Formats: sequence, structure tokens, C-alpha cells
Amino acid sequence: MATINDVAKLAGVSPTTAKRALNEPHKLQPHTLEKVQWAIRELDYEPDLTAGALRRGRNMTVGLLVADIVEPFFAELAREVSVRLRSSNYGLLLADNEYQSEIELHNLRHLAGQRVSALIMRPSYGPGNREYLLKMQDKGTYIIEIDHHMPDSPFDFLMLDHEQSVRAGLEHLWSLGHTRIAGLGTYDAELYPEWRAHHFDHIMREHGHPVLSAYREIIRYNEQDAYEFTRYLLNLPERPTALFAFNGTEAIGAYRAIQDAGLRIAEDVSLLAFDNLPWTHMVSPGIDVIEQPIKQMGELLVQQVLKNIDGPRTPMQLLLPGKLIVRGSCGMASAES
Amino acid sequence: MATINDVAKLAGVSPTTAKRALNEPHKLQPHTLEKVQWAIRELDYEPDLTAGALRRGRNMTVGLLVADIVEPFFAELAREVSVRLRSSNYGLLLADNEYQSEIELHNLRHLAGQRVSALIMRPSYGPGNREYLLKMQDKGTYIIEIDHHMPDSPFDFLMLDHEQSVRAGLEHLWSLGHTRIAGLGTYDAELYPEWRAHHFDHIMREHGHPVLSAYREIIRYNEQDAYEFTRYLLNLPERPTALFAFNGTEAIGAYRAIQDAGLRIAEDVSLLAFDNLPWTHMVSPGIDVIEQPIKQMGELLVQQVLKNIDGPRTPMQLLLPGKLIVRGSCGMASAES
DNA sequence: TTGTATGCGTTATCAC
DNA sequence: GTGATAACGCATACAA
Repeated sequence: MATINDVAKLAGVSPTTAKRALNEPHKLQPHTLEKVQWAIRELDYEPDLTAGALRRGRNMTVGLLVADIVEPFFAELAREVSVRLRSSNYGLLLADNEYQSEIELHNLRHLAGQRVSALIMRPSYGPGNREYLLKMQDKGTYIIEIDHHMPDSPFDFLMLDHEQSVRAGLEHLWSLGHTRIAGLGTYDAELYPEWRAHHFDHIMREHGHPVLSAYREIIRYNEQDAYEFTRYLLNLPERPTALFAFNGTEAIGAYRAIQDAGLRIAEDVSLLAFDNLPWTHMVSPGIDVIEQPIKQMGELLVQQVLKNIDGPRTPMQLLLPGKLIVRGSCGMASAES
Repeated sequence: MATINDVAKLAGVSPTTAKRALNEPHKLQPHTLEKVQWAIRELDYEPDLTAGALRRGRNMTVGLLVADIVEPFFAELAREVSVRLRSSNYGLLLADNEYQSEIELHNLRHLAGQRVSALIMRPSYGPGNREYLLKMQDKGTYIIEIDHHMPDSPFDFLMLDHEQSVRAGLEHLWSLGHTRIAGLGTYDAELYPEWRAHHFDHIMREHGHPVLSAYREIIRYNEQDAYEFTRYLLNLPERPTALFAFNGTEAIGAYRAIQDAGLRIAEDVSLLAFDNLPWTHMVSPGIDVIEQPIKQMGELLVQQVLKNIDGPRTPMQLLLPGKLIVRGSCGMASAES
């Protein structure tokens, strides 16, 4: 494996000069430049990123810590970020937290040990790792949160405008006459501080239709819990006329539960969901969804991260609007109780 | 940031001893061990992985190069690998190739520069980067291919038994009376050397029902191409009675095309697909699929990779069987032409 | 059982 | 424009 010293020797220059041929070629005399470039080709020189990382205190990667890479939202975001990073010589160090701060801490330790240049992360619940993250930030790692952000969190963030999105969804349902609406999961400051559930509660109350207490339960946003909770809801004497799934995974569980209960989507019960997943336009009727601008998120994130790795910090605290896509899974609220 | 030297100084021992407290604690006297552990806690010592990487010539990550992280197969595999890596102090450096060897080379350069300890990769087409990969291997990087493997490729591999899987699928279709079956994509040694398409052709011929030349076209395995090709197939005078989608993304395109053509799944045209994606059991009838044992793959991969990073090389050239799941999207071949 | 010394390849500072 | 030199933090060979 050729090092920059080998290149320098072969070209008859110093390592400093040899490196400049790669980083600041304009500062070299054409003649010198050519000699070095020839030597680089001759030896197949490729820089050792680990040596550079040790010297500079950060490596050439961006850490991306998602909740779960299998959730399509995170998979798509990972791709967008990865693709855009390509033109910058940065790589992507992937980690997850399964929404749990112990797992998160384990992975943060690794990312910090690897000296990632920047960290894009979906925070887990609770203030658990804030101290650790602040230490990372102090050591020069740029940190930006995605998808979720606590008001007292000191970090930059870029996420969906959950409030606007929930409101857009509810206005859609209201316009169809729905008032008995159940959200798939209830906000809990300690256990489950999810914004979509929080705004759902708040906006419903504000609109004069507080969510029935029978509809309120703290569940996790996965297929299984969503399935079971939906079955429960559909069996209530006062069953909801519309269901609001707070992410794409929940929507799958809800959809299956509705089918298994022998009910028809739209006619018997309406379904509205976050995340525009492929299957939502393949069933019939198609599912009404609120789509996140994932491409835009990826673009803005990479831009912001690269700008902030070197150069001075430019704050970014951004909410992006969700887009309602209507396909037919929400029907008129029927008169039947 | 505390280094191991700081720890050593505070504990009044040498750096070597301090490190041993972490790596080989049994080799220290209880008293020494305690002193060092105290100092580690006192200083919040965490190892600098970049320094270790430089020194050892490889970092504490495994490179995972997929074709496209958005394809659920790769997303799920990434999660399985990531989860299992957690108990080993290794991280995951993620990259893709979009099936193109230029993109692949770019990312390989990065992975090699980062000195990944091992590389799990889905190869792109063509022999393009073999030379580069061999150089990586010579420098000590353990390499194993997934999902696809050329017979003359010198690397280990772990993938689905494509031949067995295709045969299982076809026997299912034959048992329902189908003979006019179209695979969504045709094998081409140069342009598109995909095994599933290859075995499809071969097994159909072997069985006495060579694929009609009207059904043969080289397409890429994405939703759009699959959609268009399916529309074309369904418009043929001798249209196929069954379609075989070679991955989950193709299946989506085919499904939509069938719907848009106003045909009924199973009654009018049967659909069989690779990959057991969530939506395939949510539509009705559910889609008959061939499922890959992704969890097992992740487990075996991590096991093999960790064993081969240190220790002597133990070869692994493994085909795992696919599992046919029947849900109803394949009906009897109708008599109508 | 513990300690000493060296070098991994790069980058940054400073001198020429 | 170019070059010499030092230091990043760790792992290893070797010495004690």
C-alpha cells in the first residue's frame, strides 16, 4: 500500500508537496504537479482515511442514527443522505436506537469513538443522552436532530411540521363530517412524547371534539400494537368513524385489523395515515396519506451538515410541511351510530 | 478528551497496563485493575477508534454495500446485520452501488480508505471491480458477497438458492396448470446477468415449455420497468396466464399494471413474486411469494465476518432455500386463450 | 505481572 | 513554491 511518502519519494518532492497536488493543485508549479500526479498514478496511491482521522480529530463520515432502518421513512432518508454525500467524499456510518436510549448510548459511543464529523439523529425518548451529545458537540461534532425534537433540546433540527400535518389531516376528516376520530396512540410526556399524538389531542379539543377517553391508550407505533388497538376500537359500542395512523407501520396494522373485522374502508370506517408508502396506492380504495418531503429533507440535511463540518455554525431549526394525498380511504361519516 | 495515557498516569501505571484493564483484565492483579478502572471512570475514558484503526490497519467497522437501501430486502438485511454487530463493538459503514460498477468503485475506495475490517457486498454487474476487491482482500479485508455471485468470482458468498426458489415457484404454477408463464425480465450475460431470470428460462425449457420469445425482454428490476413490461405482456394476443416477478419492487409494478388493465388477480392472470413484503398479505387476494430467510442470513453473515476478521479464514459458500408462501394470487390456468 | 519504546500515515506549523 | 518536523492515540514487540 503506497503512502504519500512513497509518492513523494518517487516524484522527488516532499510529502507536503505531494499532498498539495491533491488538495491545492493550483499552488504547485505545473511541472511539479505533473511529476506528482504521475507518481500517484504509478503507485495507485489512495489516502489512508484513518490516519487523517487521527490527525484531524474527525473522520470522513457522517453518522446517521435512525430509530429503525426498516421503517421506510428512515430507509428512504438514508438513501437520500447517502446519495448526496457521494459527491463530497464523506461516507455514512449507520446506527439505530429502536427508540431506546440505552441502545442509543451504545451506538453513540461508537460513533464518537470513530470521530464522525457530524451526526444526524432521531432522538430516543427522554433526556437520557443529552449530556453525552453535548460533549460530542463540544468536541466539534455537528449534531442535528430529525423527525423528533424536544423544545428544550439544544440541537439543530429538521423535521416534519407535525402540527400543520395533523391539522391538515383533521380538516380533511372534518370536511367529511367525522367527529368521532381515534388516533392510534396517545401522547404521554414521560412514556411516549410523540408530537403527532400530542397535536392530535390538542387540535381535536380546540375544535370542540375532545377525543373520547375510551379512544385514549398509550401504544407503540408498530404494526402489532396498532392492529390490536384498532381491533379494540372497532369493537367499542361508540366506535370511531375514522382512524388516524401516526406512521406508515401503524397504518399496516390498522388496515389489517379493519379487514379482519369484516369492515369496509371508507364506507364503514375511514383511514388516514402518515407516510406515503407504496402499498397505500395499491389497495383499493387507496389510502389517504400525509406525505413527508423526504428528498428535500435529505438535500437540506447534507447541505447543512457539510456546511457546518468546517466553517462556522449556521443554525437550522426547520419544520417542513407535510402534503395530504387523497385517494379514497376516507368517506363521509355515516349517520349510523 | 482523556487518552489511555491520562488514565495510566492517574492510576500510576503504564499505558500498556491501563489498556489491559480493558482488553485482558484477567491478566492484572486485582489491585492494579481496580486502580485503573477507577481512573477510567474518573476521566470518562473512551478509546479513540481512529488511532487504533491507524495502528492496526483496520477500523472497528464492517462495510455493508447494498444495491439500494430502499429495497426492503436490503433494509431488512442491514438491520439484522446492524443489530447483531451491536454485541461486538463493531459499527456499520453503509454504502450502495445502484447496480452500477462506477458508483460501486467510488464507494469501495471510501470503504478501503476507511480500512473496514470486513466487507459484505452485493456485487454490481460485470467484472469491473474484481481487481480492486482482490487488492482489498490481500490487504486483509474479509469479503463476502450477498444476493448475487458470479461462478468465477473468487469471494465467499451467502445468498438465496435462486435455482431452488425459482423451481419451487414454477412447480406451484405448473400444478395449477400454467404453461404460458412470463418472467419479468430476461437473463443477459452481459447486460443483466440475474440468476432468477436465468434459472427461470432454463427450468421452463427443461420442463418442456420454453418461454415464448414474445415474453422475452431485458428490463431492469424496478417498479416502472416492471409496470410497462407487464402492460405490454397483458396486451399480447397470446398473453401469459401467469407472471413471475423476480423481486418485491417488480411485484409492485406488475400488480398496478394488472389493476390498471382491468384484470383480476388469480382469475384473469396469476401473480407470483419474490420477497415477502408487508403489502403482499394486505391486498386481497394476498400475493403468493417466495420469502428469503433474511434473519438467518444476517446471523450467519455477522458470525462469519467476525470469525474471519481475526483468526484464520474459514470459507463460506452458502445457498439458503427460499420458502414459498401461498395466499391466493395464483389461480387455475383458465382455458380461454 | 508490568513497563518502555517505536511507528502507523497524515496534517499542520513553521521555516526556507 | 517547497520542505522539515512534530504530534495525533494507540497497539505491539520486547524488556524487565
